[in-house]
Amino acid sequence: MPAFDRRPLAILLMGPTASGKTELAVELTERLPCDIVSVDSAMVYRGMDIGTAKPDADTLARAPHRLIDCCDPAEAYSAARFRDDALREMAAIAGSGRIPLLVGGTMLYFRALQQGLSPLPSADPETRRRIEEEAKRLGWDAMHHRLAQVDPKAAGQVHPHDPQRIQRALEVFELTGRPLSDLQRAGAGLHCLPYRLIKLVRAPGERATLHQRIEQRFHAMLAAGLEDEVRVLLARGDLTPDLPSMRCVGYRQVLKYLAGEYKYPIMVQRGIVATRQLAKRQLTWLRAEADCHWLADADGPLEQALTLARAARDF
RNA sequence: GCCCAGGUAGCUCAGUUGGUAGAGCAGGGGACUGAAAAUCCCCGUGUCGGUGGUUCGAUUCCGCCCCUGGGCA
Repeated sequence: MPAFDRRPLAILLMGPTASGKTELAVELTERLPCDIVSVDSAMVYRGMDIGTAKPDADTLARAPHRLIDCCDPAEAYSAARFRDDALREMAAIAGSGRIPLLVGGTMLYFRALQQGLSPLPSADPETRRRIEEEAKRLGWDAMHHRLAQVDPKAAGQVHPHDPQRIQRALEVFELTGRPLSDLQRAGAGLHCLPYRLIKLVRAPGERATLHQRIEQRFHAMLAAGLEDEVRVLLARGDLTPDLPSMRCVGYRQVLKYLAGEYKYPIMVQRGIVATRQLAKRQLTWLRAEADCHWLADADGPLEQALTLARAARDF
């Protein structure tokens, strides 16, 4: 740790879905000179409000969130786009003498922001379609086998049953003629974030509490009109179930219900289950995340967060 | 009351020609570089409804009892 660090402060507030991050962040903006940047791969999509638990208009008026509603649901957002967008927004906030407050649950985005991404080609729909078609004919095992020919290291790291990563590795090879594993190694450790970070985690101490909150919130979303929100999206005619936006938790299940694939109570159950599983994966990331301050729910998360943030600011 | 069919993991069920049992889902743990709310990997001891009997041995066969469906009265 350097004797002093002139980099501006930024606060990261992370946590699983339904843990009360947004509420806490909004309260923080009222007590500290900070502005919110959302770190959420679903809230980026316009027209997806209820199911992503996006803050409502009143809340947004009180505490503006950057990086929500910045992508059309027909497009695919990405970790790389997030990193660029977030760095831009953070610079604007810090430039005006305020503290960037990064809030969300998309842990890959937090990692990409902190550690950077290797210089890789972005997704190429044409290449992906070609790989997809071949996989359909030959099977993913054969595709994994092919990957082992061109990039044994990547093949060793990607499970033969993981189509998404096999596809990506083959895509990078086709686009660049170089193995993904080489490009990743070359880009390792090159990035240094120009901010001092204080990392806060908001998560209920008991898993059962989180499960309870998730269940209640899903019911509340349905009562608030999630079904109609999905109908409106569907009515556009260009949104297909394979899009990243339509694969989001809740949307996917309601889509299946509207397609007649699920009866109503099944859809509700599957939606709740999918949310629980999401929260579990988020917690796996969080446990592995270094240098975090876990805010205990007993003694006032807001006060703890303020104390930690002020100490860091005056450091 | 009688006749069927069931009672096996948190749930839905398979199975054991008698040697104490296994799938899917749920749940838990983990991985994670342009789809990440995605995509994957690993983890299964439970009075086999209760109680008697037959047997070296019963969750399995037999009797009785209890419970849940369905049918007949």
